[in-house]
Amino acid sequence: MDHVDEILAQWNRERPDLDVAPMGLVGRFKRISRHLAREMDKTFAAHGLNGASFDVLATLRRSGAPYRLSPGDLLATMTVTSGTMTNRIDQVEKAGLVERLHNPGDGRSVLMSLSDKGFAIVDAAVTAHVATQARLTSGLSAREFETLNGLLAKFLSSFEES
Amino acid sequence: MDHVDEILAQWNRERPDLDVAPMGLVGRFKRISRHLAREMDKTFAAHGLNGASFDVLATLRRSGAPYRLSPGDLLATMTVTSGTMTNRIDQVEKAGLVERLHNPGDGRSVLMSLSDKGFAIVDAAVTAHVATQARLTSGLSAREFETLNGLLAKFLSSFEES
DNA sequence: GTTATATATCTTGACGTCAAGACATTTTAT
DNA sequence: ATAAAATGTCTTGACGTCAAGATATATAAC
Repeated sequence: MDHVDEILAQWNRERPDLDVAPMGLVGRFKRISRHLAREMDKTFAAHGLNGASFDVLATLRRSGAPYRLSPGDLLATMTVTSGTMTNRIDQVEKAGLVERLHNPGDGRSVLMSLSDKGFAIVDAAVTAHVATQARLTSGLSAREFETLNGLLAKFLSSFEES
Repeated sequence: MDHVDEILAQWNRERPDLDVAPMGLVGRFKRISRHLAREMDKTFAAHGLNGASFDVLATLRRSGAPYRLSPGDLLATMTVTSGTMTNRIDQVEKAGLVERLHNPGDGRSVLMSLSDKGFAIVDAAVTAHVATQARLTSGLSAREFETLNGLLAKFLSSFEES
């Protein structure tokens, strides 16, 4: 009988006509996501970053040398709008972690380039980040982890299969 | 090989020292939550609400007659700060969906009371909301749904067990 | 009773996001 | 060649949230 179950019990009493099983699942999703985000933000903050700036730096880092991508490339991997992307880039550029370079192949476009400082910071941050995520998921057994991961993959595919 | 798998493959190539399995699970969580929130927001918008105002009205509604709770009561069921709560209440009060009443038992406190208009709107909204949630989770079989729900309950308890 | 502490709510200023649209450049169609 | 449509990025204004602290009332300690 967790917090979500109490909410469902209330709805059952007040609106017995509703099937609230999906609400329980969705509600747990929301609460877990919130816990995860809060904890991970602490790790980012310890490296002078937030979730948004980490996303940008990490995407550049994992793209491999020469660690350059356009805002459009970054957009394709994140579920945000172009205006949000501009703002995110402004932040990490202001901190000297990336540089905006002229794109010789397309005058409309720009290339974000990870600076040495940005590389060092994101490499340290991602190491700590992975450790945090391992801690946050340590409440599940190896078997539970695998089952959950498989179900999430299927659930996600119901939204993203093109 | 979904979007998250591609990210993990990149990290494996660039940082083979990291165990990114937890990152995959957390990443799927984040993406699914985002999809769910976006879709549910559309239902709320169809009733003139957003996720925040629906939360307030729904909490009052499911608390049962006389549909009155203090901001502190509402806070206890939502993972937000007191300032956020004040803002949420301001919004639904401005729309005439709730009323702030003097709390006779405690001069520091206030009672939120659901208006007739607020009752009608939240009752219609929650009916539609449950239908939306049923649709969003219809990609899972009954068995998968149950398994996932159980794992989420366990995962959530690792954060919220007091 | 008076003082100190705790509680309940609200205020302020900053931040990240979004939707809508502006602007320049590139591609396509004629 | 020229016009029309598409593309890539940025700008603007609004919104919801947060952290930190202000204010008023209630409770506890002495």
